Amino acid sequence: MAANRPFLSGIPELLVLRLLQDQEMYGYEIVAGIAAATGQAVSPKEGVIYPLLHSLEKDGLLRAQPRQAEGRTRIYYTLTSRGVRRLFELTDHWTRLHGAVSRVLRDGA
Amino acid sequence: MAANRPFLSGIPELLVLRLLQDQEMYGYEIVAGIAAATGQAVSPKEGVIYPLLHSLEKDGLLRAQPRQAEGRTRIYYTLTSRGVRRLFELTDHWTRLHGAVSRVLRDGA
DNA sequence: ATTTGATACCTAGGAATGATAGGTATATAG
DNA sequence: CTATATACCTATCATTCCTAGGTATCAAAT
Repeated sequence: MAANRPFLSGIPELLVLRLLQDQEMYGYEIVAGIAAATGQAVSPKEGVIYPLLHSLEKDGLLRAQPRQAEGRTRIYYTLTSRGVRRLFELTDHWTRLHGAVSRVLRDGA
Repeated sequence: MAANRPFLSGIPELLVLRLLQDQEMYGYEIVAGIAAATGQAVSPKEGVIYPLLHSLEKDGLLRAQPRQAEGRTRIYYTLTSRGVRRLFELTDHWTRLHGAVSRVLRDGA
């Protein structure tokens, strides 16, 4: 159903969308970008990111543009408007989730 | 391996351990307790919690004590010392994860 | 020249987690 | 006496991610 995202595992998805909000990026760059941006706290490898990019593109959240750059064939991704909307939803979900969990950790039940 | 907990899906596990830090509880109570404590933001059902309790007990993180109370047969769970240690580890992991993700969401890469 | 390492893409297979959807039994309330 | 709440349980499935590869090109080092 893909509509159920009850506990937000989907941190790789969220971070991919967030990185692409600021600038177009290609897969290999995203892999390194997430690790760098999170100080290695989150570091999904290519085996996670590439399939994720494909599925996000299939769902119409990303647009893929193969291009030559620096003698390399790269596939640049950008957010579609649906991708932006999804980013907002996931960010919201993350905020509420993090608030609830952190409060329980601090104060108990 | 059970040692890999890269993105912390395991929020139900974390919350179960945290609730049991304050007081012994039984399964049915934990199900309701998590939903209440998180204001329904996280609400894993019995199909999640019971198998989780069994596996945590098997791993020596919880101790189970069947007992009669109010004309009911209940299985009360308490944290073992290993359970306490695990709670600290997961809490720490959660803190670092949440910090990294929130910062990226706010500031970008 | 050729081997190595970095870049850049990819997939297959499996483990772990949780969601769905049941089932059993007893006590209490209507 | 029947329905609801309590209290336990499991099987099956989908999703997500990890591991562990594989291919090809380019630059740098031997």
